[in-house]
Amino acid sequence: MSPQKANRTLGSKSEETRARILNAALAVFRERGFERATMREIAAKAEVAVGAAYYYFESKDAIVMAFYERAQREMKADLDAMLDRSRTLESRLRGIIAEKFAYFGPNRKLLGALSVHTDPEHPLSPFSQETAAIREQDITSFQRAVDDSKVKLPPGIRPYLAKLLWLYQMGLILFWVYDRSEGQAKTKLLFDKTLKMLLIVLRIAGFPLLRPLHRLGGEILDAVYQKG
Amino acid sequence: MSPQKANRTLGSKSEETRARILNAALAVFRERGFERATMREIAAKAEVAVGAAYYYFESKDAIVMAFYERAQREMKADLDAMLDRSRTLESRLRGIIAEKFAYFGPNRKLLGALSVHTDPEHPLSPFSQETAAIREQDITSFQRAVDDSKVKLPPGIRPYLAKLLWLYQMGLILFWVYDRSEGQAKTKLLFDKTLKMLLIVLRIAGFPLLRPLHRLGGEILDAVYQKG
DNA sequence: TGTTTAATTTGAACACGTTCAATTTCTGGT
DNA sequence: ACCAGAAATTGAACGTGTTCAAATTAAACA
Repeated sequence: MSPQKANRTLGSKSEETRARILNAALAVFRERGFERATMREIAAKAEVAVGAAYYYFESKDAIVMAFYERAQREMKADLDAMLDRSRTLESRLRGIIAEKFAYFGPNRKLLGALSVHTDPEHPLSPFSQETAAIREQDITSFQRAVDDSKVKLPPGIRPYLAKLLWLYQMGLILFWVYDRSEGQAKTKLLFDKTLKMLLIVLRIAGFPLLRPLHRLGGEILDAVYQKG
Repeated sequence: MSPQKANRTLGSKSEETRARILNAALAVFRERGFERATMREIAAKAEVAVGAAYYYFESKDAIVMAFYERAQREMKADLDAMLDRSRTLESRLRGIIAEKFAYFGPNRKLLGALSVHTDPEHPLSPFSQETAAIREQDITSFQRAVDDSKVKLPPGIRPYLAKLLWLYQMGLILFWVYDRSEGQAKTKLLFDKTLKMLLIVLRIAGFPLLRPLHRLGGEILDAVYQKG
C-alpha cells in the first residue's frame, strides 16, 4: 500500500520520511528554483533513494501540491480566527488573501509550478477532480466571508459569489507569482484597487440601471459551472 | 546561421524542409496528441534526423508556436476583409473571435500546449517579449474594431480597450481548448452571452452611477500595463 | 574548376523524470 | 522467538526532450 495520500494518521516513521523528503524538496526548490531542482538531488538531500521519493509522491509536481496542501492545513486556524474576529466583507476578503500572500511569500515562485496545469483533466490542476477537496475548503472561507455580510445580489448570481471570489483570488495569486516589481508592489496595488472596485460593484449591483446584466450574468454562470 | 526565425525570404530548400517538419509534427500531434508525440517520430515522419528538427525549431513547444504564427499569418487576409466589410463593434468582435475558432478548430487541443506557459519570462508565453510581435499584431485587429466605432469610454480606460479585448479573447480560447461539452457548446454560449454583456457594459459605462469606477479602473490598468 | 566558407544534416550521448523488480525492514500473530 | 505478509527502500534501466561534435552538402568566390 502506498502512502501517497493517506497515512496521515500514523504519526509513524513513514510520516517522518515523507516530511523529510518534502522539506528537502522545498529547500532545493528555493535554492535552485523548481525546474533546475532534480529529483536525484532532492532524494540525496533527504538521504533516500530516488525511488523512495516516488513512493511518497507520485511526481515532482505532486511535491509542490503536497506543500500546497500542507499550507492549506496550516493556514486554516489563522483563517478561521480571522473570520471570527472580523465583520465586514472587505476586511474578510483582505484577510483571506493577505494570509495567502504572507504564508506563500517565502515560496512565492514555487506556486508557478502548479499554475502550469491549466488543463482541468490534469490531477494537479486547481480545477481538477483530484484537487476538489482542497479547492472547496478554500472556497468555504469565501463562503463564510459572504454569508453573514449584507451584500444584496440578484438571486441568480449570489450562489456563485464565493466561487467567483475564489477565482479572483487565484487570479491575484497568479499575477503575484510572476510579479517582478520591487516587493511585488504591483500586486499589492492591484489587490487594493480591484478589491475597492469589487466592493463598489457589489454595492451598486442592485440598481435598476444594471438590471439587464443580472439575467445574462446568471445564465453565464449557470452554463460555466454546470456539472462541475 | 540557424533559420529558426528568419529565412522566410529564401523560398529555398530550407524553407521546404522546415515546412515538412512542421506538417509532420502537426500530423503526429493530431494523431497522438501533443504529449504522446515524440520528436523521434516527428523526425521520422518528416524523413530527417532528430537533430534537424532542432535545427529548425528550438523546442517541441516551439513547433506549436510556429503553427500559431502561421495561423496568424494565414488569418490576416480574412480578418482584414472582415473588418473592412463590417461596421459595428459587435459584428467585428464576433468576426475576429469566430475566425480564430474556425481556423483553430481542427487543432483545438494543440493550443493547450501553448497555454501552459503562464510565465511571462518564458519565450513561448503569450505575454513574453518574444511573442510581442505576434501579440501586437493580434491586438491590432481589436484596435481596428474599436477605432471607428462609437464607444464612449472614460479617457483613462479607452487606450486599454483593445488590449482588454485581446485578453478577453485569450480567456475565451483557453476555455474553449478545454471545453469538453458536445461541439464546445459551452464556449459558444459563453462567447455569445459575455459579448452581449460586454456591449451593454460599454453602452452604460458613461453613466454617472459608474463614475466612481472610472478612476479606479484607470489606475489599475496603468499599474498593470506599465513597462509592458 | 578548385577552394574556402557557410548551411545543413546526422545520430550518438546526455540529463532528468519516472518505473519497477528485487531486496530489506517492519509488524502482527502464534 | 519465529514466520508470513505488508511496508518501505533501493538503484539500475527506460523514455523522451535536447545538445553537439563531426560529417556532408551547398554557395561564394578566385
